[in-house]
Amino acid sequence: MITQTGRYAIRILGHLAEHPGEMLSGTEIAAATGIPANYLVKILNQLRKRGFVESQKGWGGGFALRPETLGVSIADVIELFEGPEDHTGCVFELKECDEEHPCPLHQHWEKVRSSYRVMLSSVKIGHLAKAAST
Amino acid sequence: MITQTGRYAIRILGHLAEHPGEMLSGTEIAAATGIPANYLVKILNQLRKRGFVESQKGWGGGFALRPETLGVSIADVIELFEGPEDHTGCVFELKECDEEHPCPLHQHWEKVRSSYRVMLSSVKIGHLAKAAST
DNA sequence: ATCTCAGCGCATATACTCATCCATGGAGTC
DNA sequence: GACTCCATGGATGAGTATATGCGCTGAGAT
Repeated sequence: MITQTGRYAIRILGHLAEHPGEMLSGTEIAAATGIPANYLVKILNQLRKRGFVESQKGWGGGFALRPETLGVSIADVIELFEGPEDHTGCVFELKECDEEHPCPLHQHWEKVRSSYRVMLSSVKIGHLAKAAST
Repeated sequence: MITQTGRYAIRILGHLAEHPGEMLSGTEIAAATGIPANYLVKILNQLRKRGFVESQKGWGGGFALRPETLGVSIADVIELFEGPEDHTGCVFELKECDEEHPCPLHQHWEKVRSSYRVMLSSVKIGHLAKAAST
């Protein structure tokens, strides 16, 4: 349903959101989230280049969530790792499947696709922090 | 969302459903569905072992849908290639995410998951043939 | 200045899906 | 029985996602 790297990214951002303003080292985040340390840094680097997190080198360095990222949707994060989803056309590539001549799966699939996109775009990183604070 | 092999399998069975009782060779099916011939045969062999199709060797041989398969759901086919889905637990593996303490994504995800499963289990192979006959 | 901590970048290893190739053997034709 | 058609099965290769390793660089501590 969603790639492993994407799930990692969400978990990382969720964890950072629980510690606003704090600089957390990669090692700390890895221990807290259970994500392989080496791989985690790669993901964090992408998140940094995209502007979702900021980093600090050297002694006492680490990663921290940029305040604006609290308003970023899950969809935006996923897109960074999986590219834009072009869910055009029939998933099963059945013959003559379009709006006018939908295949038996068409409307079912549209429903799934719709609720999926709603989920990804309506939930923001900021919301993830609430879960742990309660 | 779904694996390529699984999609192939659906297309193959859908094609066979359009030609009830006929023996179609692997080459024919490959040409009709656009699936790589070599790979297609592999998939058909799995479908045969599972009992969804029957095969005939030698001259004039090929594959045909077994009548009972018309009542088989998409979910059953997918499961053959991707194994049973154990969608237990939080997709993002966020902390403390269960029925009592759902994470912010939990209910959204449940909705998606639900409509997805409804789609897979409610649509049968027999339904796929209708699409092409119209 | 030197040392150490920790992010940064590149190369590499592993696993899995997808796809292809080739040898085998059964089934019908001649 | 010889030949052709075509499914069967094993081995192999390409591509991608995932994961690891190592050297480099920047920043503070001493």
